[in-house]
Amino acid sequence: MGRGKIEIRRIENSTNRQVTFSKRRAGLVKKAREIGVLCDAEVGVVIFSSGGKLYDYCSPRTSLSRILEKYQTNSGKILWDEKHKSLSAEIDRVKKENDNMQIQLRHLKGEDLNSLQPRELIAIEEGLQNGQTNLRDKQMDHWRMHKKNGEMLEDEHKLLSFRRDVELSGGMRELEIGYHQVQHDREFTSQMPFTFRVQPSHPNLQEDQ
Amino acid sequence: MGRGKIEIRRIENSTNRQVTFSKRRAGLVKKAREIGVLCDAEVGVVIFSSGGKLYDYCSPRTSLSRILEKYQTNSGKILWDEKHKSLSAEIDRVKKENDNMQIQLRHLKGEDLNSLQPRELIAIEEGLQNGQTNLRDKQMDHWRMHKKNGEMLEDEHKLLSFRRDVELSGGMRELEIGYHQVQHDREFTSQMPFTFRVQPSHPNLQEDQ
DNA sequence: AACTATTGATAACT
DNA sequence: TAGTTATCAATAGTT
Repeated sequence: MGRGKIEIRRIENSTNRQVTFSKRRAGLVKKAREIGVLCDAEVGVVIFSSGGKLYDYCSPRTSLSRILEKYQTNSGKILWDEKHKSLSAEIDRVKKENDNMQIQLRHLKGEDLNSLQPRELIAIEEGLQNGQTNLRDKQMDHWRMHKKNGEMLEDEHKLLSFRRDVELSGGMRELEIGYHQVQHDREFTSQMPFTFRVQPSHPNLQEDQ
Repeated sequence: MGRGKIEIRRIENSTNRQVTFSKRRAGLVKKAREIGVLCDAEVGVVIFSSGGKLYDYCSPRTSLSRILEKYQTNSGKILWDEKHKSLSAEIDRVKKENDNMQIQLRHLKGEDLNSLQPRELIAIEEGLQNGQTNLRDKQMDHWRMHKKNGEMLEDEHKLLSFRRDVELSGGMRELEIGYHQVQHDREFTSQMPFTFRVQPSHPNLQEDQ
């Protein structure tokens, strides 16, 4: 891949060799980074130039020594003491916990759902629904407290800014049923912190019919 | 470099991720071999797949452990003796990550919200909303597949049981805007897996007025 | 696992 | 030593 094809054999010209080394080293590290990100892999690379200079790379969120330890466990060589073993076991345990939570979070964000069955999707949806219910309760608490402490009716500015905050969320749909009715009732809306909106969460639905 | 450009970010589809991993792992090792030969360098590569499987490469006429020894002397880092320290640090790091995710999960479940400000609640709500949107898209996918494979109109039983499953979730509200209009259109509803319901997620709201 | 259109890496050149 | 470009190589999507 260049102006001409080259054989894979030692480059005799030392300048060319040095230049090629720099370029290919960068390329190798880039590839290592990419496979790490794309495929959720841990990668460690150690390179010594012919001059003996060291270059290395390892995936973020780990370290070369960690990778090497793992390498040793996996390759069967155990050159460390019991304490290290137990620490390693602890790390594995916590990381596993970590992965599980990672998956849960991803699911709640609506990612990585391809492998799930409808029933599992439903369970996740229930979780989301539940969370929203709790959250909205809490938001109502906030509002009540705000109302109590801030004398909202006497301080229109506070009310408006609080309401604006909430509107930015794109949420708070529980009252959307009342949308049409409320549109013509300014007095009523002014006493509620949230506007009543109908927001299509699936705007492309027409295409599906 | 393929049929289309891709962003360098985790591949969500796990089959694709696995295939890409295999291809790119081969590519990475090839590159490592080439730079070793062309530039007379020593290269060591260690890769862990997301499933934890180990792959490695190192230049001929040496070994990973020799490279690692050289790495130690050259980098000044003493991997084996410093291991204890790094393991402890690793544990701390992972546990911290763990705690963060724990908190995130709690928040998404609507727990531990007392200390949060309205603005933070809003951010969480956005997350939930987003997750639901993605989730529903996925559920629609499932339904479409189900429809395609199962000839729903010819198998009313399947349709009904599937629809009942989904109703149990308390979700699938994206079409509620169409509620009134759909109520009088049996033909249309019968082609959709989800009933169109308006469900007050805050049934006690009356008390608050 | 094989194919191929396309993007990506880089050898030679500046 | 860094930047450019023509060319080859890797690979994403497809079969």
